[in-house]
Amino acid sequence: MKRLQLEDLSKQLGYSKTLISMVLNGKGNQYGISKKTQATVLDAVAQLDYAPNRFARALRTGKSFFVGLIVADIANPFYSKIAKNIETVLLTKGYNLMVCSTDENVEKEMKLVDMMINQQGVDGLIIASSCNNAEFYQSPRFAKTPIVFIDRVIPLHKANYVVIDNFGGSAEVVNKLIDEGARNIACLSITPSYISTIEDRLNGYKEALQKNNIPLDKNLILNINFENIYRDVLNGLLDLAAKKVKVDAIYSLNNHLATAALKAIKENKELKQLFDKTKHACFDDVDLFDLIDKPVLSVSQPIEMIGQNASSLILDVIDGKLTNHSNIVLPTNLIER
Amino acid sequence: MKRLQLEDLSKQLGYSKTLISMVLNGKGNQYGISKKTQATVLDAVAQLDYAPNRFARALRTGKSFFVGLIVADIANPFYSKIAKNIETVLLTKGYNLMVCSTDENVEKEMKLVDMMINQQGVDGLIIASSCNNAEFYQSPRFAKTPIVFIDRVIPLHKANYVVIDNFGGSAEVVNKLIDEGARNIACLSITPSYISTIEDRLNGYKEALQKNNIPLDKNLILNINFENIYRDVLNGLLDLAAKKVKVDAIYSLNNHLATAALKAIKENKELKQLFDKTKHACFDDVDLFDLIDKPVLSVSQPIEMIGQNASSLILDVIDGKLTNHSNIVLPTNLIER
DNA sequence: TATAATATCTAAAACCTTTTAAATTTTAGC
DNA sequence: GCTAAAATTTAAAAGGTTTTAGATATTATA
Repeated sequence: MKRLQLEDLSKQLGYSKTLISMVLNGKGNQYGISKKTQATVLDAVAQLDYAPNRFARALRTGKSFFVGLIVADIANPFYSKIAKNIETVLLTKGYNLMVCSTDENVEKEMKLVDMMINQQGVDGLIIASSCNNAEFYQSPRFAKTPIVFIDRVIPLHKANYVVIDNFGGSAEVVNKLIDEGARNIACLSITPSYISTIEDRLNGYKEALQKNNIPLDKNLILNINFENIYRDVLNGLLDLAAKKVKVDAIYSLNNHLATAALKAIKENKELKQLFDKTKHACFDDVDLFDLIDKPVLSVSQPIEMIGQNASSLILDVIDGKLTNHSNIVLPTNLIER
Repeated sequence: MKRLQLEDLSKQLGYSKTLISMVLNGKGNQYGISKKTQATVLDAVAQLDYAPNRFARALRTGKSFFVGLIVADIANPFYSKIAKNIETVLLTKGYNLMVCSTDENVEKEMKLVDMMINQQGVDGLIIASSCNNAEFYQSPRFAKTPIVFIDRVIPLHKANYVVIDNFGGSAEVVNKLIDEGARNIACLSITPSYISTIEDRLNGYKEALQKNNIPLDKNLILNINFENIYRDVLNGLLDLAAKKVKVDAIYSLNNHLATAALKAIKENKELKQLFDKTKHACFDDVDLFDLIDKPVLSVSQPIEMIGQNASSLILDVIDGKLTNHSNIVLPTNLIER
């Protein structure tokens, strides 16, 4: 059974391919096709389940109706939730989503961007970039394709962003810890730390300390390598214990760090004894915090809104509805337990 | 800066578009292009970063190099992990992944399948179907496009499957509970239960009881609506409590049910008192089980392998390497804590 | 050296739309 | 009833690749 095409419709209906195409694309009035003819065509086509060839159309119009999404890891729930929301918005507008993961590998990111824009012809790209230099994105090769950066900021002024207030949210949660009496707040950070979210959260931490006249103790900041989170967190905490550094709260800059810390403290006897009463705070809120015995103070991110805003924004840019670059900063929400 | 195309290369190199196209597609030898010419072309093109127009190529060849993935919810970590693995395999073969979620809505699923195959022209489709009737997939409209069903079986004999052994894994975990002395095992199931995974797990539960000569007590099977899991689980457990049904283990047929049960028992005083010593088992293993105080007996699914097998399989089918349908059943793994 | 066979290479068609420019039909004006 | 203007409709081009069928150049044969 061969696929139906315009030619077949034309023969069956007795109208030219041109006319049928115009009507199907909703341009009947614009081109002065009589109402009666339009109705005839639409009625007939409705019964034949004709669908235009996407590639022929894309070739002719230069529009693919694809939007690309590039993130560090689509298996990370944070990003997969964003993907879900993007997908939902796109689908209502007839667009489809093409997904790729970079594994935090900058080389791979650049390859993927190049592939999506120059080979696969997406109409727009949404990306949580792991890139620390902006030059790449300023290449004239990418100038024509709309890009929206999400989650992470890169040092590029003229760009569209949808991010959350990492600095503010972080300062807020640390302030809260201090209000509750904590003064020696260990901070679990992550490398590579040039990723803007982590950098901003760390700065928020420092800001809150300063505001409360608490001197910054560098011993309290642990830099965890993202490839060996559990091992590094365990060792880091054991190290603090060995140095007899006083700690009355542990603030993790993301959920992976927090779960690693909780697990380490649960499984290691020495840590369990030492940090049993220690408060926990985490930037990012995950379901499991409701299920464990320790109350975790957390910062919840408006994940859904990132996806919704990013997809609406990219569609607006694609449709040329935006003249200036748009920078959206979403607020976080403190969750007490 | 206009995009480079075959015409430009032809002018610059002094060879025809035909020849260049042949060489770039690795068909130089096949068409008897001299080694020397091939080298010249490849060298020159390497410096010009030419990339063929995907749509022109797809239009001409009928191959899109897209594979579609349809799941209930891409934000569900189970499916997003599968997606990640599929994506990785596809990328090495020059394919891209197009993702859509059905939200367990059969209507939506059918629309998406139709869209992907008839409009968007994917070369193959991987799908975790929520569909309970096979007729739809037997439509001749889909006959040309390779389909691989994952996770869930639909009543369709001639089809490619990559699933896990839900029946066996379920029987195994229930057997283990019984070995440990449990006899009154509550089973948290989910509706719609026509989804094959749930059905098979429930049958595994029944099988294990029968094998151990434990009569099936229908009071112990709670059917939870998937749209209100927490509320239904809470009420279900309270109901058991009210009826004074004896329960010495709670077996959840998926991770959502298990977390809901754990949360309900943690937050509700009556349940907490009653089910404090109750054992927990769950089909599906999630990280949080390592972080809570109760030891959960769980069945881990080889999620990565589902993605890897499904993507390798779909590529084989696309390439015509397979003559028969392939049915892959992956084993589960019991995790004790 | 002329012809046949072989090795290289290329022009043109095909894939299926959308859009431009032009043709045809209808209506209006005298 | 004839011409001009307006209302509909259509033929043909364009988009950029791959592939078929054929052309040209080269080598071998007589």
